[in-house]
Amino acid sequence: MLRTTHCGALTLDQLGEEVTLAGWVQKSRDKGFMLWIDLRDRYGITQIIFDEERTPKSVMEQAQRLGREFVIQVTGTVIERESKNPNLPTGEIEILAQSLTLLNQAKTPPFTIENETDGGEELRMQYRYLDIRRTPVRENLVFRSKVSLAIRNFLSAHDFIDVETPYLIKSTPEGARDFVVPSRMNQGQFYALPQSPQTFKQLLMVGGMDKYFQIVKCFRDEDLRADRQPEFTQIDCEMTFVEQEDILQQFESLLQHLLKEIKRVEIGAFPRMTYAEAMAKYGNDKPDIRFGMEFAELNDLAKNKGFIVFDQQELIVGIAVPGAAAYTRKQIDKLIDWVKRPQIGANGLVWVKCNEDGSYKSSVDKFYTQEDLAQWAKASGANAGDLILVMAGDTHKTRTQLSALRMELAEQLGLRKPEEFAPLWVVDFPLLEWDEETQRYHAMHHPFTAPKPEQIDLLETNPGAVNANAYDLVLNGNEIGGGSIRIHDAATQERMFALLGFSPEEAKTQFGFLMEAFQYGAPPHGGIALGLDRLVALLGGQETIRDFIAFPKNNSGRDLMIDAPSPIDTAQLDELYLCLQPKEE
RNA sequence: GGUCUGGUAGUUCAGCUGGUUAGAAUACCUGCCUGUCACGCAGGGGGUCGCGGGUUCGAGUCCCGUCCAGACCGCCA
Repeated sequence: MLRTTHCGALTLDQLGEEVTLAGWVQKSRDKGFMLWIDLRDRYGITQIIFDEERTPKSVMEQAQRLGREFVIQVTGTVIERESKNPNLPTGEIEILAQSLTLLNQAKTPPFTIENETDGGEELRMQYRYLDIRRTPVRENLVFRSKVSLAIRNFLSAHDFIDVETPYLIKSTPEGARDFVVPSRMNQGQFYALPQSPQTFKQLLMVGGMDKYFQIVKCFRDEDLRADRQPEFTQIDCEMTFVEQEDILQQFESLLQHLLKEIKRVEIGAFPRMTYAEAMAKYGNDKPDIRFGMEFAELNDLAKNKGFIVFDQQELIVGIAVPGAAAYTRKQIDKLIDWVKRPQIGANGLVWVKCNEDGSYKSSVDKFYTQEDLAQWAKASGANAGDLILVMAGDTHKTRTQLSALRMELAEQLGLRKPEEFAPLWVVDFPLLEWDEETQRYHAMHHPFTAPKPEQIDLLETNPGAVNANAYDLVLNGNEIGGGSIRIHDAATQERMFALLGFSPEEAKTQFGFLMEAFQYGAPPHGGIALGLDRLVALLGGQETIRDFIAFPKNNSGRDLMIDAPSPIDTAQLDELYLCLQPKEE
């Protein structure tokens, strides 16, 4: 061993002991007669002291030449500090150095290895191994390990079996774009990396595994966001002989367990909301319910009062912003500009100030009486001092726009408190979604999702009206999981594929193995997949998943550290029967 | 595919309406300093202003193109 203990361990209890520590030079403070080094390892920081009277001269001189991030081994005696540092767990002691070994030198790092680094994101990703030396990043990874272990322990204790499924599988046209891997041994053919182990876990249920889980990488070749990576980790689960209620119960208790174990927060039964209700009340299928500002539909109260802009609209909907009646004209104009940006795309915003004296001042005073506005206030739950903001237009679009505004305001008003946790289930998702572009239905969840049994006959007559036994687990405005009861008979699965525009041949080519399996006594089953990266980030009080991934990719899907993706040489291309051609315009 | 924002010292940034030798902080180097812990003090080195073109007597600054980065929309069953 190169050390007898680590840098976070020593206190006054070890006074007088001779110890050997190894670590990185965080910082040195040279006062000439005396020199201190903050020695850092994963466990903490311990101050080493070199002193012209008590340290051998050669050791002192050697210490004076040490730079930041040099790797050293120090042997010395634990002594009590003359001036203590209460901010450090080891702040009462220091090590009086007797000998020093330089284990490795270091170039000056491109950014400071401190809690508040001066490094920008790009640089930190390029030198991720240096970023990981920083306490906040290291703690995030330790935190992730802790959450992951708690999940494994919980699921194992509930009889779930961890089964690995293959990464080299088959590309399918449904859903996200696949990452594709050429096969050398099978000329002109390709594997795809799994977007999820969906079909495999269903086959495990056919295979009688009963309860399966896997903490597994999934891959999707789509554009990225702050909370989206091309490869990400799912807690993938499936259960046999269950109904929707069983799965909700099981995974509600998992999240309750995690919140209790990790965050010491006890949360009772999670609220449940249908998809339709979530859309009507929050304009969003993953509502953040830590704060109010619920939607109030004002069609009956706002139409036919002479304000022509509203009369033609499909939906008029408002929210009450707490305490915002004091907003200046300038602040309100800024909000109006915000919703008019192309990203939101609203035409405008009507506002009503609910004054403290019970009167109302609005941008539409010409058209509405004080009584009208009082009705709006009542409908939206606005109190004196609140500001009502109203948008109108096409139902779906307007709800989406107002939802974006609601989230932005909550952010501005500090209502999205990171240490407050508000989970809920969103249930009864529509089975299908109409896609304007391709002029056909596609599965809202995935094509293996079971329709509500009582609606199954609507599949051919009114497919858009069919709901699914599908559910999302939502935490603080983020979808952290989703699942469904699956189809387990070949006939229904065939009907589903037909509805999605697969010819029987295509269905057979793509998913023949599944249809085949369903003919050999497939049991009723269902499951869920939780996004581990997002869950860990949220439990850690953040929304950026990159800080909880050891080696993340940037916005364009690049790993800046190893510089991937990268070209491959022609020999390698030849071996794979690949030929690159410039794209024709 | 689209919208927006940014790219200036190792790093994080400032640089106004185009005008002398492009600045600050920090990091780095040298010296000093009898208890530092964001140590302090004095001095020093450090720049293809992303790249290409244009306008102009003159461009870090204005225009066009391009590359890179970030946020968002589309997309993400």
